[in-house]
Amino acid sequence: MKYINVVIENKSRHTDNFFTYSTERDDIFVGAKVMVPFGPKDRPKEGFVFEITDNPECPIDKLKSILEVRENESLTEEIIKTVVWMKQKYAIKYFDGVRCFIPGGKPAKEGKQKEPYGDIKGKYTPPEALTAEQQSAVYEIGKAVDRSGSHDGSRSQEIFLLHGVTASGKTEVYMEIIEKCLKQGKTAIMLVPEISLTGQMIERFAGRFGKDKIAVMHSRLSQRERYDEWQRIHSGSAPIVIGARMGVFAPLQNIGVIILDEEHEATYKADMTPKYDTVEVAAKRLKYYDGVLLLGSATPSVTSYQRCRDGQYRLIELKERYNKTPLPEVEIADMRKELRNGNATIFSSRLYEAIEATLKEGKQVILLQNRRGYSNFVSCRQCGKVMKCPECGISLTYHRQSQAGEAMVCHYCGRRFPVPVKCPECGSRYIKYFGIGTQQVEEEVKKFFPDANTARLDLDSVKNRKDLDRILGEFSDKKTDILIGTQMVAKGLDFDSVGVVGVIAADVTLNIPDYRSAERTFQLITQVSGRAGRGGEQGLVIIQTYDPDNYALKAAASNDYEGFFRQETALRRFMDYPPFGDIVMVNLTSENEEVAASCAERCRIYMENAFNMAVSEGDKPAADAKILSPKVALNFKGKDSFRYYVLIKCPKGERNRCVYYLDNFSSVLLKDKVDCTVGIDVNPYSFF
DNA sequence: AGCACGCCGACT
DNA sequence: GTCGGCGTGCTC
Repeated sequence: MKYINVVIENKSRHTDNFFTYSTERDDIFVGAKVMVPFGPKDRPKEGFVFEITDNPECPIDKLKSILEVRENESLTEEIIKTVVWMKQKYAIKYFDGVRCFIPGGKPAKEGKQKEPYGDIKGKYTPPEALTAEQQSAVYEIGKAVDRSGSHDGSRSQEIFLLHGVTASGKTEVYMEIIEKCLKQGKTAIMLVPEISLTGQMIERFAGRFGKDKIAVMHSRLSQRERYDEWQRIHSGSAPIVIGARMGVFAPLQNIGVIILDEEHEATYKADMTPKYDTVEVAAKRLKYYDGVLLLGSATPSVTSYQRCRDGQYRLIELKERYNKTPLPEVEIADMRKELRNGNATIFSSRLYEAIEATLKEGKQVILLQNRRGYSNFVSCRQCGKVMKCPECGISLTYHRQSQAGEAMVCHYCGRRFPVPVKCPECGSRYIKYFGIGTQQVEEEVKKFFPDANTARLDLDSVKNRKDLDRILGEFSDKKTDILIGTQMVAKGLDFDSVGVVGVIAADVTLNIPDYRSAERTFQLITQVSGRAGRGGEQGLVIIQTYDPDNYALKAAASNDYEGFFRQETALRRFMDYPPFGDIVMVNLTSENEEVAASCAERCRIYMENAFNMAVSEGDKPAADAKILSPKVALNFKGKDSFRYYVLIKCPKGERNRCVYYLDNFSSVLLKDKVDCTVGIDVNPYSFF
């Protein structure tokens, strides 16, 4: 007789624990999917085996026997270990973790399976000749792949950051590494930041490895496709998985490498529960197989680059462009000067001239106007001074409809400030809130360049995939002269006839109330610059700003990642922002506003005590955690419910402890039958 | 979360 | 008498 600890499919925290069953069967293993009788009516429920023991903790007479084992939907020991880790890392329920790894769809009843991307032909394309840089990258990473799978746990984990300028041929390196894995009988996961990018990656990989070796995983597959792909991976017939972030949960075994392309992209962090970080999950999974984690980017995240400095990651650089096209020339246009010279339009004279000349040459123009109406900040048009929170270091957000008239509010700590009438820096009275949108830019463009064909590319004009393809297609076919858009224009396809790229107001992204705003601006400008001047000719990029001395803009203009990194880390270190500390956001949601508010206050007190207690018990945290007072989440979209949040500025290395305390707090509310749910998000992307 | 048990009030 | 309200407590 064996006793097994099973996690049962459930939605509530009340039933989120092990239930012990007995069985005589010997085909039981950790990860097995089982059907078990549950509850007073012994309804069959699905569950997964987490542990097998000889002596159960629960009295034997209470134990029931399992009904059946479902081999073809079973998980592995590695996956179970990862789920247990996820539960404590993200304070989620066991089954929330399990749900990430199971097919989710329904099995096909009959008929042959439909392949997503069935139209892709698997015509073999041999590997391209590698440059010396690519070869040495493949050699270094390849050595780690050779050593992987030894499973002796004697080595520390191999994580590489491949820092390669745009068009340096990172994908070729990825394919070489994957080929090496396949030859050694290992499997591989290739992740891209957006679903729309999986298509071109599959096309390339299908040409190299054959499409029957490749499976796809992303959230836009149908139920049926999802199930079929899951089975192809699970059965071992597809050793390569290409996908968006959920691909990290592919039911592969013996994983040799997990690759995250464009690792700096925010989309790798899940915004819905479970709020996992793809890099963390990948690293955890690979530990079991002793596999290699490969992060690639032209503009690595500050966090990843710092980890290279700390010796946690190994840095590999690709400095030359594959096609040897020179990087574009980047100029910064000082909009304060324009104003002083009497130019109050949205175009600096330099950008106006450049657009005019480019159109005359029959070339195209891309204008970037970063997200509109997201938040308005207050700045001085004379000297460029932006009003920031002295405590949190982020830009203050202008609120017009606040109770006390207009005010500037810090979206981190909630402090309010009156809007100054005079600039505290230069005394100018020309200080006001900032904000223009893409429509306004398009109107201005039409006014100044009435003969040019313009198109807008933003969330308003693009409602579906078709719109996007049409707008990009028309631009590619040169039916459009000027393309105006949000960050969407920074990605997408490569155009070969773009003479100039203009950033209308870099200040907008620079002053999003978020500690990463400078990092994102640097990345965005570097990316959008890559759109200018392909096909051998050098392009021109003009960045308009009221803050021309800003370090992120200057570094982006001179393509100086190191310089940006140095200054950014100095600021982050000073403010204890990531990677030198973590911001933990606790969300308290309830149908009753008072309940949510009181729970938030209760949470603040609980956490203060928990950290203080640790100190008095000699378990001293690295530094003090700062627990900010609770705030209402404005514009909360949940219908009939209210959300309050508590921010905790958590010192480096204290994150897991903090999440642990919060999980305990959540249990306390559960025990007290308080109708309020606790959600935890570490370093969230939005603070609303 | 579900589901059953259980202990009160309004109905045939 | 008994049908049904939902407070309370358990699920291996």
